Amino acid sequence: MRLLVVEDEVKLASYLKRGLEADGHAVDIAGDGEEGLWLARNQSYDVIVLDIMLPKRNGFQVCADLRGESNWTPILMLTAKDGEFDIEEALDTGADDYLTKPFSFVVLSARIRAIARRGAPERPAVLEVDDLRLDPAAHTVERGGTEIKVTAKEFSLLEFLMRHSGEAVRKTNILNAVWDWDFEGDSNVVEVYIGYLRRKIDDPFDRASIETVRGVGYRLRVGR
Amino acid sequence: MRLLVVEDEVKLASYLKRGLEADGHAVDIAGDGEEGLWLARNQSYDVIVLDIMLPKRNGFQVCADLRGESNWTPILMLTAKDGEFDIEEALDTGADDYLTKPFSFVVLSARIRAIARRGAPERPAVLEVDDLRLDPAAHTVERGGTEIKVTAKEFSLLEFLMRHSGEAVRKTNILNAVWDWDFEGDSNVVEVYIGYLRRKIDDPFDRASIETVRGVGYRLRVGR
DNA sequence: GGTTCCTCTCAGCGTTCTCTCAGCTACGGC
DNA sequence: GCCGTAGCTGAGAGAACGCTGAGAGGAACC
Repeated sequence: MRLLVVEDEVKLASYLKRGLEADGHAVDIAGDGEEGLWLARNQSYDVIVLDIMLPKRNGFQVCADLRGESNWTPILMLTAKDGEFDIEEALDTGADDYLTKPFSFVVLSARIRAIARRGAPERPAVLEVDDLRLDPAAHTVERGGTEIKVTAKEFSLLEFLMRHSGEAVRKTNILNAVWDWDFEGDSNVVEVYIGYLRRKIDDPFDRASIETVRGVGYRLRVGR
Repeated sequence: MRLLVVEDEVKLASYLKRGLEADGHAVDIAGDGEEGLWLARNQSYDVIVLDIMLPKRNGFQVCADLRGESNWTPILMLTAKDGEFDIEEALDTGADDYLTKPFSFVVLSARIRAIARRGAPERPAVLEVDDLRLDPAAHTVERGGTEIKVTAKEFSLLEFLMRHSGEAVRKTNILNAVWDWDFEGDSNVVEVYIGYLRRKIDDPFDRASIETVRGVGYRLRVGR
């Protein structure tokens, strides 16, 4: 998909660009509201990710302008945690969804997919690896038909592994994708959560399971 | 690809230039941050390899400057092991990936290929020599369909041999490519690891195997 | 306000890997 | 056939790596 990210914080902009491109999207970045508005008017995007706090012209104004010009490109707004702005206001000015900073990449990616799908009402593809099924819409995981209860973090982690099944993924990549973008811890937390997931999804048969790739990270092995 | 390497340590810079050119890339070297910034602004590169500790302008500043100017050329940062600097900081300022010194050439080369591929998310090509298969993405090795478990070092060594299959490669070249660039041991490690690999991948049939070229090094012979 | 659940940190432990060393083997020149 | 050197290998030390249990702090829910 073609995405426009309007974000003035260079660190975050670059993080988003990197991740979204790795997901296979074409990403343009605008550093302020006017540049964002100009690009949105002159290019065609599938989704616009729009920060609220922006130089020159804030997110609400950009959003309102576009909707006033009958530009209905889906817009995902980014709001700060200690929301000086009302979240409802984002939706009222015509945004399709919002996300509170800080957020993790897996969550952002899911939201973008979700609002891009609006109007085309199929549910998001269920991820299947072997007899493991993860339904992003229902937020459920099952193995061989029986549901497995997982927490939010475990769910994101498993979703990431399933989207990269068969590949060895580095722990730092997992950290960058699943944890908040400004997460400041060491990667031991990944090991801990891999441990939790294993206890929940591993089974004694030769099915898909999480393998350790020493010195690299982990791989969701496809069983047979 | 066109690569820019910003590195003030002359030994390392020349090592990188030599190796990357042997890989078929065009390499420019900058000795300090300002020169690096100037080249990055005035030339077009596929990837920038950027040391953090630099005279005049450090890697973080160079990276932040470029991102601030909407220059999104993929950047691979080099950080020192005893990280005075936070590694996450490298990614936060807009770097696409980082590598901790000392590193081996095979790893650097793989990372450069990986970040240059962003946006085109296909997996890197599987290497095949005879019935030996090495999958860089999955980090797996198999011979005739059955998986062979190898350690990280063995994997790097085999990858190097397979990328040069049929050629006689010198032990010192192997040492330079697979071991850390400032490795200070004798080349007996290479012999030891060749031994480990042979025990794992050799088979009794007339298939690809590692031959000793006396006085030179080794050759991965292509069987029939 | 209390309880439960979730997330994350930390430290200790066991495993696995890497590398060195020393003695052995075998190749190739004479 | 002998000898010197290059290469091979088994043993073992030390380090790196990954896993886990315990528990603190917070958020969510009643």
